[in-house]
Amino acid sequence: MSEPPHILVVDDHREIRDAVTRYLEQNGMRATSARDAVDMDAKLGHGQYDLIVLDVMMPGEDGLSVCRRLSANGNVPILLLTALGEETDRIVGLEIGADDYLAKPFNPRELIARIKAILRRTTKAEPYAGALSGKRIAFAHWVLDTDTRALSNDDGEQIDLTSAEFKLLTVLLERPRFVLNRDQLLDLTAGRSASVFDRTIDNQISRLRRKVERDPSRPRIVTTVRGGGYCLASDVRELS
Amino acid sequence: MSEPPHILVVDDHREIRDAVTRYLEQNGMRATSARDAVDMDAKLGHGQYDLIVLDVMMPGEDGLSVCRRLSANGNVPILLLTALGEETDRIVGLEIGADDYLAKPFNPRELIARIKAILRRTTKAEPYAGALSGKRIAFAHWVLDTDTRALSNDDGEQIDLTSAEFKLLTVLLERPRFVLNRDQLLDLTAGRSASVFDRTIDNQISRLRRKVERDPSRPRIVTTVRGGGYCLASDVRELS
DNA sequence: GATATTTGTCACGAAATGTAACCGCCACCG
DNA sequence: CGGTGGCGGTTACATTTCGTGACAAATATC
Repeated sequence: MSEPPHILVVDDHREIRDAVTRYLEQNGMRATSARDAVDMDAKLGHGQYDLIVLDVMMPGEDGLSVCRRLSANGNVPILLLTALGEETDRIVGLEIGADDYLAKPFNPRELIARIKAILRRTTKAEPYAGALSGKRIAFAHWVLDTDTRALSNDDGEQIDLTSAEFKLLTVLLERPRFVLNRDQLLDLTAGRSASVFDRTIDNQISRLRRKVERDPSRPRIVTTVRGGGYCLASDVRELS
Repeated sequence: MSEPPHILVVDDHREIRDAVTRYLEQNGMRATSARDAVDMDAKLGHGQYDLIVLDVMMPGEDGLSVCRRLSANGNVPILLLTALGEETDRIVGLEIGADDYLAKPFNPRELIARIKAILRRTTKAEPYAGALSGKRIAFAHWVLDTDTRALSNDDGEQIDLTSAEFKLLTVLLERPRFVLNRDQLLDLTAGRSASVFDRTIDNQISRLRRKVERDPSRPRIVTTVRGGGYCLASDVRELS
């Protein structure tokens, strides 16, 4: 849920492709469609997918063959759409490594349920604060508690950071004195890539400075590198 | 679940019976099989079972009939295996009192997942605690007794948790510092899959915080990860 | 200096989250 | 068998957070 899962729908029938992709998107997922195995391979080459919904009966290379091929090397889970609920399909399917089956015609809600079930099995929970998880980090005049996301300073002041601010600060603290450009920062904090006029990071930096800097108009801790990005200009120590 | 759950598999096909029982045993459960309704009744008379996996299509008394009969008096949960992916079978099955259904051909892993989900739902009287069963868990300023579901702190305060609160807390305690999204939490606590606008977990978190946090408006133990889910931000120790 | 480019921040709105309030369900009790 | 009370889901609304565009300020380029 941190990132909406990206599903690749492979089916030669246009109506089915469209219906499925639309339904997936209505349920908070990203969906891309491919009309056959060749198209699928092309799409797989470009992007990262969390799951493939694959029709068994297709012209050209059929679903079972594709499934065998993909499960041999890759690790993208596969949900097979079988036209018939036949035992033979199941046996074959099991051997070639599909993660689940759904017999057509199927209930859209059931499709969603099964996709979510597979994703739950295959996606693990991520540690929250990366390498700094559970530690207390000292920098400049601050101490950051990575558990509570609270900053405290020598005066006993305590300030809460929001999720985005904390993430950004953590990313910077893991790489002190390193210049990170906006693209890298956006990727590391939010996992997305920046469009040309994206002011997101600028804003986050601005908000972070407002909380962290003694004088936000004259930043000493998070400094700007013009044409380059931002940089944590301070020593960093792990406390415990 | 200190004892491995005992499953009764009822199916007239020998291969399926054997495959399923073997698979269940590989996953840490005890499994017994019966070939038909008569055999099943005999087995039920002898032992105690936590769940019945029941095929719909059988010679003699069929699965739906058996299901109706069992759910009328008994309280053993039932997982129906429907031979066809037909909507009618499923609807009827659930109305008759089955706890879940699975269309053949099915994925063995999914069978396990559904069985576990049902067991989670039905064994609520048990001190549900997964890996933490029977232990006392220390975190933040609390100690959780997984037998009595009571929280006590250093001041000698004692607070009772409801079963939903307890499950949620337990699930979080088993994965400290990991971000769990609402889908995962709902699956792990209730065995359900979240619909898009499901606010159940938010509410449970809110209620849990009211009992656990020093200042519920500034949560320090169960923290929110915006766009991600929730996270137990504290060290966790097993006491005994 | 004049101009172009880059950065800082404001303000607004959409989306995510917190929580009070409500209601149905179920176990318990007389 | 009808209360009764607690639990937990759902809904609705308040609040917070964060992305976006606009525009000012700062810096670079000539």
